[in-house]
Amino acid sequence: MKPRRCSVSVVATPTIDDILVRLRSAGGRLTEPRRAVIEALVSSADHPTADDLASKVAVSHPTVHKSTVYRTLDALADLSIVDHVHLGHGRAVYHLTHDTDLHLLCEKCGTVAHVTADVLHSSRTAIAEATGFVLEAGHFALPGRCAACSAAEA
Amino acid sequence: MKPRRCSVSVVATPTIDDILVRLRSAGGRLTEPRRAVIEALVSSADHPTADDLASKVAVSHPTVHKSTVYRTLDALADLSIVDHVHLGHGRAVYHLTHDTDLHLLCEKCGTVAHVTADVLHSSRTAIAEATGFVLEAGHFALPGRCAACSAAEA
DNA sequence: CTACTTGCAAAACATTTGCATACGA
DNA sequence: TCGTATGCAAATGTTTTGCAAGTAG
Repeated sequence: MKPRRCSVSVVATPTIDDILVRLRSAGGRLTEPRRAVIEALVSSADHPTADDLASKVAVSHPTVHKSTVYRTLDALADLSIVDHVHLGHGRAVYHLTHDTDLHLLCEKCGTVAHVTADVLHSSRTAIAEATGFVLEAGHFALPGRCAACSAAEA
Repeated sequence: MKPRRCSVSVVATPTIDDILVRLRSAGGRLTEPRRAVIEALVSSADHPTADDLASKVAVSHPTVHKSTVYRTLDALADLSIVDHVHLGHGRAVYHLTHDTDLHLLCEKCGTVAHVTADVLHSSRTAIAEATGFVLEAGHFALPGRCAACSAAEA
């Protein structure tokens, strides 16, 4: 089951240089591999897996190793520049933190749809009242059936 | 709001034999390894990983292989007797399907709290209206901060 | 110069699978 | 007997890590 793109919200995307500056001011170094990873991430319409990013980077920078992609993503995650979302079964996709969408993963066809985070607002409140737990659903995909698969089953 | 510990809902737990009967009526065989896995699952207060179950089973049945645990869990999942929940980073925990709780995973301390699934009701409706997507959040843990960690941060 | 980064290979980790054997119904 | 189940080892797929060598600042 391969995650496919459904809809993408285009929000003000930080430029590659914006991100590099933030990296730099946190004591990191600006390297070509990192630039390439960030470029791949920023230019992705959909939400790529680490492997997707590695492939994308490999086009222009064939020597960049997959572990470097992981380490770069880690570094960016430490700076809260990127987040990752688990789609289950070990796969995670990465996206820029400014993306406030929730991810809806169809367990049947693998499509990933998006909704704005506020659809969970009332549930967040209910959960907080019941348990004090503060929901941060952005890091995970919410599973279910997309409209098409749901209709196909009924 | 006073933080309180979430209770695990104690619902009528199917007996090991109940489950074995369901397995058999589906054409499966009743074997010692399977009985041991089911026993380990039923007797778990918390939600064990496959590895936890394998260890538990190993106490009384040292020859039972981990792959048998996985295959048994698979067989039980096919019959909708068990479900698994991804806690991120590759680990999944298993529980009996009758457990309708949602799992709330604290990303800070790793605690798993529970709430009944209906706290998501209004969000399910909102998501369904917006996208047609039918949310089935039982298979995933919802991440966030537990009451204690949330309070510690504020 | 020095600390941060990289490529590479290998390890770690959770889960799955091929296959010959064992066993329940 | 016949078709499931099992143990084992080996494969899978993703992510992490130990190191020596490279490089940004």
